[in-house]
Amino acid sequence: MDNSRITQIRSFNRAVTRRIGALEESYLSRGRPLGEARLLFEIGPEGAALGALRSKLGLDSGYLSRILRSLEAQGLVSVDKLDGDARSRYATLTDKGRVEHAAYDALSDELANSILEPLSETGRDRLVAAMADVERLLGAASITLDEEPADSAEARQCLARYFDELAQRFEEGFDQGKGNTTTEDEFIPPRGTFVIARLDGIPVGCAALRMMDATTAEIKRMWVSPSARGLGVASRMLRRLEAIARDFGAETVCLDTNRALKEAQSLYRREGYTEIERFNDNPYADHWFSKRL
Amino acid sequence: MDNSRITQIRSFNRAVTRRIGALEESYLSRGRPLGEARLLFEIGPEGAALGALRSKLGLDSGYLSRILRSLEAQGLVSVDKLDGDARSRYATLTDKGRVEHAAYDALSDELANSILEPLSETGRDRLVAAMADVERLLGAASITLDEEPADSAEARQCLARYFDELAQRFEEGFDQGKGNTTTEDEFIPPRGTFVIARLDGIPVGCAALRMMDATTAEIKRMWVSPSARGLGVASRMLRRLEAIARDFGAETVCLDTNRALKEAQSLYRREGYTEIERFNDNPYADHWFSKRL
DNA sequence: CGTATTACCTGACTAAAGTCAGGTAATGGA
DNA sequence: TCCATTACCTGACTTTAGTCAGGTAATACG
Repeated sequence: MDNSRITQIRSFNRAVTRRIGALEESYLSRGRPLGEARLLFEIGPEGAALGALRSKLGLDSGYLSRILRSLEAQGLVSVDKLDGDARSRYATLTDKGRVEHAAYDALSDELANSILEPLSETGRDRLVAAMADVERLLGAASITLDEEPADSAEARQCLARYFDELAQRFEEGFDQGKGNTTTEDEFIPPRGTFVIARLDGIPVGCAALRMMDATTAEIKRMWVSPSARGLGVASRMLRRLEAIARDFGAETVCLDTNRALKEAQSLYRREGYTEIERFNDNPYADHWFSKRL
Repeated sequence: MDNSRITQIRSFNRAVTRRIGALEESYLSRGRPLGEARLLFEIGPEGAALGALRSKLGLDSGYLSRILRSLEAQGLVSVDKLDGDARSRYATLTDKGRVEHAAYDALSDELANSILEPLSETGRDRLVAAMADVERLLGAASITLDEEPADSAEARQCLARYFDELAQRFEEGFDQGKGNTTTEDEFIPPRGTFVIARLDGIPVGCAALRMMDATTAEIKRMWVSPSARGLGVASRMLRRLEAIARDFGAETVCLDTNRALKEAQSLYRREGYTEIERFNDNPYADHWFSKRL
């Protein structure tokens, strides 16, 4: 463990908890229990499916039902059948509910403003920038990596977005039939593996590994969603795959890349890969790298 | 209001609330209500006076009493008379209580560590630095300024620390009798005023204003505690005093300062003061400034 | 010295938050 | 077609959190 950093994080938690408490208190000022206020807020002007509300707020189905009945009784919300599945229901704000929602919204704005207000112009800039950093990095910290079959629905989804991006970025375009010298079933243990990176459960990146021979692994399909770039996801996936390759008995990892993917090349160099001679006939590859494990 | 900044603050709040929620859940994992856990934690290895606990956690006296009885029943805490005032009582952890406390402490550490762990070394550095910034600036945002009598206990305390600092920093030392051309009763409305800056209720700075004649105000006793420097407290106090001076009918504000107080001089210049000729015979003054309101 | 105040305790209460075991209607799949 | 599953609802319940009105002993103050 890393003591001074942990101390800083804990002290940050305490400082921020107080602010959050202030927000909750201001929410209570409208004379409604926090649970109802939160639900009203979460339904929002667009409305929301009950299932979505339940999972987002982590509510028991019976409990949600009861709070909704109370909001309905107050004339703030109406719950109707959703066309499609007649079991599902959809909550919408009434006009009165929209007014209440706007009031809660204003309270949040006010609190945020009360934080900015006493600060100087430069203080405000620094605070907002630091908050953005914290948020970004907390997000990065909650990205998880999971090994899973390369033919799962989400894996396919990642791969589709990966190939889309190749088609956009390669000067020469990208034809999947021509470029794919490898089939997805090579990414299944023990011949290889497939890793998906997720942020709050939704996929934001993937990477694949296959054993070329007993002591050589190849990394392919390395992709990070634009929304998650700059958070170190790629290097985490790379290291994870290297560790797995080691377990598979690999002594060397190699990979190829297109000249258009500059940031990938600098990532590989940063992670200790060195450029080598062409080792395959991938028509889209311009650079070949390898690293001894 | 400042829209994009407010949006950033609100989004930060949401992101951080989730983390805090995770901490509270981990606290619940020890099978004890959050209220008891918090109290146990707050008592700490050193123990704590009941009054201090009540004010720190914002608990009703009856409620506190009940939670303490429950912790006593679990054998975690003992409450004894404090020597001195036989009405006050003091809570201490038993050996078993200390073990529990350490367990909660470990949970907090674990959560902090789980945030750091997935990040790269530079990511960790950036996160911790950004958290420190946010914490600092949130602190700055909660500094309040109050006008109050210059002879209150806390005002005297500020002034004592101010004079101490002068004695330390002036090359020629500082003798209060010689330096004080002004008495504290000149800082009472409508002849003048006295402002105290507080962070969480404790004084961290002061500044005084007195009217020299009907249209000229003088600023004196400008001091910021070392712990609160760099947060813009001085310029906030300065602006507040200028606004009050305006209300008093002042058209010009002037002040003097010693050559050793470099940061004060640059503050005055930054705030629009220009250096003028000597206007008093303060033996410790080396520079004189004024500003038209 | 008597009285007001303080520091804490007790008992009686309420509201909010959440859990659990069924129950109903719609839907999907064999 | 039948049966398991899903999406939601209802009623009965518990725990947690918190408030309020007294009450007691110690202390401060005029």
